Amino acid sequence: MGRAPCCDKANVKKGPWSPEEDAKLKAFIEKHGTGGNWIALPQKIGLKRCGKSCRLRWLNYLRPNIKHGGFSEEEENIICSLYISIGSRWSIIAAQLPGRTDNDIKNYWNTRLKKKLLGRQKEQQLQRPCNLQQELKKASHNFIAPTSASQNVYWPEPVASIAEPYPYQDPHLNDHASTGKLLIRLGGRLSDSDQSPNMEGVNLQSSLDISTFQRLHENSMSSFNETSSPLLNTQYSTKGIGMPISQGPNSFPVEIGDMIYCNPQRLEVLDSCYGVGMMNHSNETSSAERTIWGDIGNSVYPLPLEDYQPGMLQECLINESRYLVSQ
DNA sequence: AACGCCATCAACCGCAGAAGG
DNA sequence: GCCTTCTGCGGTTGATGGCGT
Repeated sequence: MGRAPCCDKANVKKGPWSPEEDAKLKAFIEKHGTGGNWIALPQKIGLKRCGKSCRLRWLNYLRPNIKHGGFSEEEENIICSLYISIGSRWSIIAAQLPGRTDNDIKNYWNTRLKKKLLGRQKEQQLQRPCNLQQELKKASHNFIAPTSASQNVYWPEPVASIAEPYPYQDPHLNDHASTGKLLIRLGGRLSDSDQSPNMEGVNLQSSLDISTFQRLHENSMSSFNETSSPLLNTQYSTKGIGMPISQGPNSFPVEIGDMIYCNPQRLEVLDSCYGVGMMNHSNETSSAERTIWGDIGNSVYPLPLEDYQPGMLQECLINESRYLVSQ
């Protein structure tokens, strides 16, 4: 037996809202509030709408101070940066952009930003033989596939242990300015004007400055703490691949390296963001000479990708974060 | 002018988690 | 601790308008 429907589907109106419906809903909520019960709301007002539909209409359209259309470059950067760091959690991203709704951001991402990034990735693929994702796939191809009984063989012991404090915890990652720096390096290079060919040439004067990220980070932390640290825990810590997270109010919520490594979708975005700078090698470079990042790779990724053993690459990604923060 | 294609965005749907009994 | 109800979230769909042929 399935779940009972939230309303009588036969007697509710669907589709676009009329101005009259909008006016009724708006007037009622402004006068009485939602009463803490969206399901009962349409009946009170006399609207033939599902409660969920009323809620959505209010949150996405009728609510005061809603901004529509025209995302600024800074907003784009924030969206991209947060998408890279926390994935498609639109409500959290929306919390960082006053006046924007999760629905708006989601649509904007799906219809524009994603294409913009993928377009760039294609461009970059014309300039280099393979992308980061392919490199990592290749590297991970050498890994021994885990069985359910030997999961902890696949992942290095310290990382697999969720109960343990995160072994790669680095004080550098725990202050706002450093987090800001890191995010700028990860996500602040998304504007079209920034086409730095490699990491050494990265232009840090992106449109997103440290204070923006400090604010962002503080807001993120407050929203994580207020509403959804369990969400973070379940999302990243309990999926069985060893995703310890920093829990304190001054720490970054998720270890960048872990996320990048474990989520191909984010990897793809990150790869687009980093562009050719991420893969500073050419067709002529032998695999033995190859490191992930050229100059940076020499210190962060000392080995050719093929030579990385299980867990080593993940640690390198953490080192990468440290490297970026230290710059 | 008519048609088809595509991009955009509002709205819907189903699920997971929280809250309350 | 279990069950039910409600809320919030993220993925998806469908209506609409713009543009090219």
